[in-house]
Amino acid sequence: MKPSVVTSELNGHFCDDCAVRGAAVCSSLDAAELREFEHLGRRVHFDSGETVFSEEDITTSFYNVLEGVMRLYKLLPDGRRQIVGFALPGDFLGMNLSGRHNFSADAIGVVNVCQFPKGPFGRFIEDRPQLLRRINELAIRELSQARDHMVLLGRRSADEKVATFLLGWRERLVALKGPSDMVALPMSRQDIADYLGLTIETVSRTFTKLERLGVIEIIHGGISLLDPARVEAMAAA
Amino acid sequence: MKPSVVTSELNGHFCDDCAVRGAAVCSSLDAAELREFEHLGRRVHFDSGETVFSEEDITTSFYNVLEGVMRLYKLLPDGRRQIVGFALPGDFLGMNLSGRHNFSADAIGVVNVCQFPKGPFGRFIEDRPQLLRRINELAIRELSQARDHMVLLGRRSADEKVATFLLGWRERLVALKGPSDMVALPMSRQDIADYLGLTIETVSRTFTKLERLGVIEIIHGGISLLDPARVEAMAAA
DNA sequence: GCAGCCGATTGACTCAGATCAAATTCGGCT
DNA sequence: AGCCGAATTTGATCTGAGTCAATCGGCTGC
Repeated sequence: MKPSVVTSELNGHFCDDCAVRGAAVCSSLDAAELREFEHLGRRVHFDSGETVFSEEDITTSFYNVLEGVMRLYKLLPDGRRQIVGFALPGDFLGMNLSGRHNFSADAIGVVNVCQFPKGPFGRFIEDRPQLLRRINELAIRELSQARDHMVLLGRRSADEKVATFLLGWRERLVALKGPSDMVALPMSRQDIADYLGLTIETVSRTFTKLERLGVIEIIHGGISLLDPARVEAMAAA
Repeated sequence: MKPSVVTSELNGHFCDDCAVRGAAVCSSLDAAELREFEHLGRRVHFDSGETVFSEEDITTSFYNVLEGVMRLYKLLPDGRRQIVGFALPGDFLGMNLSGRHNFSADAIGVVNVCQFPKGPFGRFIEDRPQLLRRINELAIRELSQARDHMVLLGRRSADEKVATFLLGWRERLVALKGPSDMVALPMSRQDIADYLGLTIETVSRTFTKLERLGVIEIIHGGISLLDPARVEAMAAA
């Protein structure tokens, strides 16, 4: 929760050894551009639970997630929370029209980001349409995911929501770390509940139910997918 | 539902008299560009209920809504439907990464669109970053709206959903046609239900309840907002 | 080792909204 | 005007998920 931000001293330079260089916005830049680009940003570290930015904050930077997981959420005045997504390495955050963030983001576990001040980044984009195109692609991809999530929130049962979440989350981890039936769940049950539009109790009960059915095993810090096909069947209509 | 498309004979030309020229993607083009641009697209008319494009269809065109209202929706295999948005004049449809539409769109009442074949449109964008920037803006705006809608779907009660919908819809009509407390609702109760993640019965009951409370009046083809402040109070937490 | 905490699980009960089932209203069309 | 079909409203009942309330279990710090 505290805004204490530790800035790495081996700063900006060395996109070379950046884990997400190929995947993130940077993938649209050639070697020379990358060299210039790396001077714009700097690596910033966040500890578990720290807030990277808050809804309604004036946008001062864009962020490229390098490492770790973040929850992105919106709060209603009375405290109800909806998590609108989880950010993983390669995700790009901070785009908006209003000049203010339209959701909050905080670190789930340790997080490293590449932070770009809005002004210089905006100027860098100006004459690099391929970077703009890349950002546009990311926005369109997110839009598509957002629409899928609307279907889940509006029209799916609790069982379907949980099953869909497990498969979707696994998919993202697979893309990042390679195939595995072990699905790490760094976020809390409350986070999952707020992502799926459920309560923590319902999420917990559904996990237990899936385990009793023998389709998953609940392990520390995640689950093991014992019967992916059955989970897929539950996720579908 | 039928794909019969009537093409206006006074074709492509005359963006001049286009109602949405200032608002839509076109707003990023100067007079000369607009002249070139208008040859790319053509006006296409759809009757009430006709499908403009379907989810999973290969994207062949982009669309700029000129007139009328469209429902944008996704279906689950068993027929459950989630409306992910309503398109109004000035809205731009068809952006995607997969080469396929990721939702279906059909006309609610008569609709006119400006249709651009994907290929020529893509080529036209190539060397016009300001058009790309405009499209990016539209995508980011939609993304923000999508996130707001996730909060509504995941965390709001039926009363709050309906109240929020009425205010949001009014806002869009105001932006389009100027202020009024008459809120035209061209979509059916079923459409509203599928947009809000409710059933038609719940929507109907909530309308009736609002009317009995004296905050709206249900009139033919819409409602009259008698007490906007009270509705806003219901919409907030 | 164990006391205290915090997140997760489990159980009992409730309730908002869904479901099922009629009316009723509102067109359009002879 | 009068009839038909679709959309909407209303009513009665049901139920999936929420709420409230204990535990449980694993870690932390003493």
